[in-house]
Amino acid sequence: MEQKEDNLLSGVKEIARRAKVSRATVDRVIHNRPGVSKKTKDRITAIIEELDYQPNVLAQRLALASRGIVKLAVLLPGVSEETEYWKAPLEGISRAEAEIKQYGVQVDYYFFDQNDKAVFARQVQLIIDNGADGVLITPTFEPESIKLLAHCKAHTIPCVLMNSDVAGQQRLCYIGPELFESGYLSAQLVDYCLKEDQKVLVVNIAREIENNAAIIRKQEGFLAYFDKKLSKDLLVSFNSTDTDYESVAEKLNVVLETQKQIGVIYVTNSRVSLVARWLESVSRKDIILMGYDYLRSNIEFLKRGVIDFLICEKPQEQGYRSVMTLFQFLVFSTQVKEDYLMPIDIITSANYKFYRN
Amino acid sequence: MEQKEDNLLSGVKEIARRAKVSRATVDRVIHNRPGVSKKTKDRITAIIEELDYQPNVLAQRLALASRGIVKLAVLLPGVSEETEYWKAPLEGISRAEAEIKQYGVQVDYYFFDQNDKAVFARQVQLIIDNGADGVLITPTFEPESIKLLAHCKAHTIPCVLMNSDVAGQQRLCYIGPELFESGYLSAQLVDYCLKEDQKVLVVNIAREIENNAAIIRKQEGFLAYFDKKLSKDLLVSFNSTDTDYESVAEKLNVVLETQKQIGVIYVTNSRVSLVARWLESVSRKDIILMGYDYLRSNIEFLKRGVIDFLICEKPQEQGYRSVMTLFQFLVFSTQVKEDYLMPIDIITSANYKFYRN
DNA sequence: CTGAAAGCGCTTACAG
DNA sequence: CTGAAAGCGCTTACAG
Repeated sequence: MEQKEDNLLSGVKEIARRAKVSRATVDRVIHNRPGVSKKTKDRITAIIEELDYQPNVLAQRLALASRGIVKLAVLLPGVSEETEYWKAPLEGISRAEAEIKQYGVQVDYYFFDQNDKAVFARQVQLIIDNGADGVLITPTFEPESIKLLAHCKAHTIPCVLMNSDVAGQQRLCYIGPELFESGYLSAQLVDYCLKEDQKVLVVNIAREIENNAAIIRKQEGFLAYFDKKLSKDLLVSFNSTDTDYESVAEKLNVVLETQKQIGVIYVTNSRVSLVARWLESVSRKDIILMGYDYLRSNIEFLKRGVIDFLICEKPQEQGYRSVMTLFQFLVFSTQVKEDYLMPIDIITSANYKFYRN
Repeated sequence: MEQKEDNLLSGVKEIARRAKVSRATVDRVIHNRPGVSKKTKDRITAIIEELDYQPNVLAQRLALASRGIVKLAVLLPGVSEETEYWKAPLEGISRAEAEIKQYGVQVDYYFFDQNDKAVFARQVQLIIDNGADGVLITPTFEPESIKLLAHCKAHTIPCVLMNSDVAGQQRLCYIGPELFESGYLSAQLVDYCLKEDQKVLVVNIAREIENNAAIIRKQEGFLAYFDKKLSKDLLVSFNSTDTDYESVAEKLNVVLETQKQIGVIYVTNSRVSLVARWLESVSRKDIILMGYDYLRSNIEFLKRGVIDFLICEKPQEQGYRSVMTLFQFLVFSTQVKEDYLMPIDIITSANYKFYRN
């Protein structure tokens, strides 16, 4: 290793030396803070430009470490047997938390039950009461989410929406998938796999389907493709508001009995493993099965060839990125330009090994 | 924001206070450096454990900034009209460089021409002559690469292989795709798309096909799938060592004239746009086309529905991650556990908009 | 074997 | 409007 010398050429110190002012004054100009005469300011600005000064982020953060605690409130579904999906975003959030807690960021978790609107409402109130410098939410229930967004707006608290969006509301940004396109992509894959004279079965499995913005949006995208490129006549569908295996199996029995040409089944969420279990039990290896999310149970069926395609939108990264965005915004006043739309990944038995949430 | 106080509880300072020693001594223990009596060391170790001390990475790096320059040598194909692919890894490398140059890392670039072994050999010699603290290479030509690897081993210089691997050589790690699996996945996609009585055309377009480890490996994976799940009788293939459009078009004309049942064409590298151009010119919209890499020209054909699938392995991330791995290893002595195999991504006209290299 | 002191590059009260 | 000084948490010559 050679000795380095060139860093003497940049830095606040060098700027101060050239401008014949103190480092504090340079700092004021860099951060556009008041209290500097125009003349001095112009002189310093010129030097900054000339040197193409880039702040040392490390040093910035380190210096900031002495400041107060930043409180982030995170509202998302709790992880349970039935909702394993939410483990991934939580992991991403925890990873971000671990990275930034030494810079004085504290993350407060508020969990809710996707089947229980009351808990959601209560947690929203708790966030408002406890206070927070930044908020991250999964807006499962829209009216209550809007209440929180309004509160944030009134108190200029930045709020990141994750996983699904709420139309027409002011927020710092949305981080998650473009659900319509995700449904559209699924339909495209179906199209590639569909043989002549075959039909497609669309299955929705969720307790509150009409209130589930994600399912509705994905389905819209899916239908849009068929409308445009094929025909809606090829579609058969059913809903199951019961999410247990027996209920789903029973409905599948009926539908597959009457519809003999079903070649592909598309499940609009991560519950696809229920359908897989049924397909396996009745040994229908000829049917192609598609659904959502890199969950352990889904991957097992993928490996065995029962599930053919899983669509996945990097849930862990969603969590990580959401927290980091709030952090950057609050601590470094980093401009947030726009929403961050996740890639829509296609997983099969041949590439799941290399996938990273 | 609240005032923070809890950070007083951890940190080198606090450990030193409790152990009644200086911070320097604590530092010695933390980094397992010699020159501390067993008694003192044990006392300090116990306190470190008790406090579950986690070093502040920011402060570490900042303190290290005063040390010498770390020189990284990067050997990879130059970017040209014909090899646009290499822009992406280069971008990743530059991004990493920008992030870490303020910590005293200097990146020296050595470009070569994939069609010219002599240049490669010359650049290898140059790296050896100029010296480097860490090396990152794309081992396009194997014997010359092995020479460099041997030199690195002899001088204990860490070397990262990127994009393709060299078997049986000692190196810090390999960062890139599992090419066999990538070919296997392609075959699986083909299988989903193939209609009855259709055949598959495999096309290799490259100047030195027999020397191109990447193409060979992908093809092996592709064939393995057909061997296992379908039949090699379904395969037709040809090579073109000329990489201009006319040569490729001519061969395609001949093959497609004689083989009437071709339903899918699989191109083993990013040259797929040449085939796309031909397909478009002869208006063969019925044929499904698959190939590699998120290049501008490929994406154009993808949008228009001429190319159906592109396989992509995050080339930009490969570059970024390779440099960062060397950086972490050299500057923080971070253990490198194993190779990093990239995800194998599937891109279609429905999800390309959200893809990030 | 151990410690006092200076330094990494930036920020922030505080004093004037 | 401006500056001197202390501090963020860690590392490193240097002296003993």
